[in-house]
Amino acid sequence: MLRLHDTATGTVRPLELREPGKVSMYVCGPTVYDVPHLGHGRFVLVFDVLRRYLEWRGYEVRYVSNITDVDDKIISRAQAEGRSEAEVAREYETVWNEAVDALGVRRPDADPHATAYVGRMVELIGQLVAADVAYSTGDGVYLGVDHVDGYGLLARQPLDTLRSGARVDVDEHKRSPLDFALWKKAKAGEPSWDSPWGPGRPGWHTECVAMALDLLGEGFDIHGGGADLAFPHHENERAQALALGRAFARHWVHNGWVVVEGEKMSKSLGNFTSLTDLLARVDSRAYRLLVLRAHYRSPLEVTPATTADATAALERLDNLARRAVEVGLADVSPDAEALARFRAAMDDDLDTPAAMALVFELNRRANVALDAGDLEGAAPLVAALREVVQAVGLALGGGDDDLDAATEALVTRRDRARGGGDWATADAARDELVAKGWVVEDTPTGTRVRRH
RNA sequence: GGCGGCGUGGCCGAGUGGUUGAGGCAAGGGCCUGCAAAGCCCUGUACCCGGGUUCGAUUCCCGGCGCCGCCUCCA
Repeated sequence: MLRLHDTATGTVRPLELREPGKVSMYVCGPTVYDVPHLGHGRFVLVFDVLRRYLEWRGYEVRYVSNITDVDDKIISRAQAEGRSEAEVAREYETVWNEAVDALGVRRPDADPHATAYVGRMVELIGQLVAADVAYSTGDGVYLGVDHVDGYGLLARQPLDTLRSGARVDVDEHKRSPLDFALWKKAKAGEPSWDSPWGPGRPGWHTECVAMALDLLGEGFDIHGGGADLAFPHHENERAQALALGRAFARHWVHNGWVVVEGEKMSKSLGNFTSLTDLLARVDSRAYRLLVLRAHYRSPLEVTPATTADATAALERLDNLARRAVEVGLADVSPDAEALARFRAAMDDDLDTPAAMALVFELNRRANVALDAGDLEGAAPLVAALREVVQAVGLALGGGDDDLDAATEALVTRRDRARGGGDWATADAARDELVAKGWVVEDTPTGTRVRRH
């Protein structure tokens, strides 16, 4: 039985599915107004891992993640840069997809765009107005949270203790500071759509409701996102569905921050690294491994030191994978006990740190077996290791790097010299290879070089 | 002000009412190697502070201190 933390109850509880064997997940995607940073990278990895693990576990998963392509920040960027909102959104959506692809994150089964859902949102807002839980003002349509029983569940705090204006100025148009915009009436020069309340655009909290109910249906299984989305964003989604009498997410899953020197990575603090920059200098698999080594709800330090650490750890795994190929390790069924331990760890609220500890234990044991020439002993361990890392989306190296002619020549020179016991020439060739950035290893079949 | 979380070896990061603190990185010693690399073995007197509960607390409770996050559109 898979157990997951549920923000709505604040506990780890069994995942109770709407339909046996099938999991429907909705994960809040990006607002495409700027480049993604490491925090975005973490959340896509966390939910990619959850998705892959569920599939490994035999569930049929439907994964939906939206693209918010109309929003205040997109508008202000477009105005500042003198181009259209659509152009800005398109540009950053492309950047987003490239970065996520580079991370080895699978694309969602559906990636609905806000602009394509305006009609459905207008319809939904109309129902809320008709139900008398929403009201129209001079600048928009708002949902009155007083009309929603149990509002504040995901805030995990009594409503009357929420401090209005703690972070954002209170809007004087609203009846209650907690009310939120369903529809924003257009100001001059802003993109807009027609509605019964005049031209405007939808508020952020409505798109996910319309999309999730449309693509996954009522009472879908998992709704996920970064921890800061729990309140108010997810709460406000929930409120809309509730007000319409429609069942919403059964399970709320939120991941922890990427932090830098203990502080949340964010644009406002200016302490962020873009995903693209990270991937230019760090193996994307190392970032995945770094994310996997911490529990998904814990804060995670991402610094040059921790990414280098993960890179070195990953190299250990790649080395074994390469070694297994070299010795022609048989493709056998994976060690059953190892798989059982993996499953037990992951079933316990996605305990990827324990799973990674297991991976490194298998790595060591397989190396020990190979050192002893015990191929039969190593094979099931390597098979289990491969299956486990694959289940969390980590591909291991194992192939050879392509060598250019000059490198080939140095390798040949070293092998000849070693064959003749000419250590000085052999060492000189090695020094040259190392200087060119190769790791040089002697094997029974001769010199092998590889990149770090 | 309210609510929530955290404080573990040089670093990252798990975990537990009790003889031996996951795992990784880094560091030191060793084996292997022509020398290396890779791999393996060994090496770490940790749990913010003060009370309390307990035979026994890093782990539970209370109180501090420090840090972090959320409190209306931030992953």
